[in-house]
Amino acid sequence: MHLQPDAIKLALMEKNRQKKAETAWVLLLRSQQVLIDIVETKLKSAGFPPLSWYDLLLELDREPGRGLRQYEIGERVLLNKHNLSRLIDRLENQALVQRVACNTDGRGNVIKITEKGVHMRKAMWPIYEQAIQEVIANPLTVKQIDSLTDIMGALLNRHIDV
Amino acid sequence: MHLQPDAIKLALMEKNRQKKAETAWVLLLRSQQVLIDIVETKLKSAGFPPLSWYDLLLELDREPGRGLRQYEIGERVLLNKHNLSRLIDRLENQALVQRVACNTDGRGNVIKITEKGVHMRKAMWPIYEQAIQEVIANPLTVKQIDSLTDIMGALLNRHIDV
DNA sequence: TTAATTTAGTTGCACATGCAACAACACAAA
DNA sequence: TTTGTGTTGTTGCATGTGCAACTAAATTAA
Repeated sequence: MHLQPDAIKLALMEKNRQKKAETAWVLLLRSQQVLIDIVETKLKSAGFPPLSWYDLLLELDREPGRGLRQYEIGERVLLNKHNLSRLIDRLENQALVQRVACNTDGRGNVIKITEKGVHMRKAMWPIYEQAIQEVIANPLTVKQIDSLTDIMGALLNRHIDV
Repeated sequence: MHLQPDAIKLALMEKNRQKKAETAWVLLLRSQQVLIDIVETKLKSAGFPPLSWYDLLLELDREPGRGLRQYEIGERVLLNKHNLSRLIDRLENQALVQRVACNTDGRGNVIKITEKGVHMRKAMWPIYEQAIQEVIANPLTVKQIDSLTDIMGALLNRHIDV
């Protein structure tokens, strides 16, 4: 079997591309572990609950009076219903959110953020904001930050079908 | 209080930089969830153990006869000792690794990969490789891949003190 | 209408993870 | 030597997460 020079060249380029992708993947894995861990640690040592709680509170805070159905939250927070159900349990135990029976669908309930929940989110934000500054804003140039956004967008678009 | 124009401009730039960092952070968080989930799912549906097992096997496979102390593995895999201890339990239960008493340090043991472990890693690789291709190599240009590597390196260097 | 199917959410069980306490050893100082 | 201190690794307990089975209500079809 005899490959044309162009075909050989192309094959080599593809192999090289894959090699580079593997390097990038390993670094991506590691940095995600490290950065998330840093942020979680900062929240915890300030006496706050974990990131997942903030995520949930933020989504609810964006829908002032209305609240959100559980499945709506699930779509935004990328959490499957089993875990979401129990995450809400925890927040409800702390009176940060409230389950209200849904009057248009007898199966479900509407989740609403409480006053306490609003305060909690507000209180967490400065710590969270500072953590983001430390892990993203400080180590990177503006150009790199923009580039990171682009790349993550490209990675996500491929796999999120809305 | 009167700010000089340059000072104002600088403050605005910094605020903008932070805003961009926050956007990038959210996307990074999401992509972590989505991409890892895709890779894990691919491994699982091919009947293989999770990524963390692969990581461990890979590190051990790189030290042919010698094996590694647990704390050495911990440094490379970014896993705290508690969890590492139990991860090794699981792999040992499957006869993929083996704990051998360390003859230079009575406290510890040396972890060695078994033949079965070597085979397992080899068997997992094609699936893993293909998954990386799908989540990184395919959606990105070579330029983007290089850029991703750079950025992740910059993020990590900041926080890993070796 | 009744019956079959889908969807929303919860629960039981198994497993994974973080934290703190612990046992066993190494190392250094007195 | 003994004593104290740090290191390596394990274990108990509480919490978090994935999977499958389940309830109950909505939806569709007959």
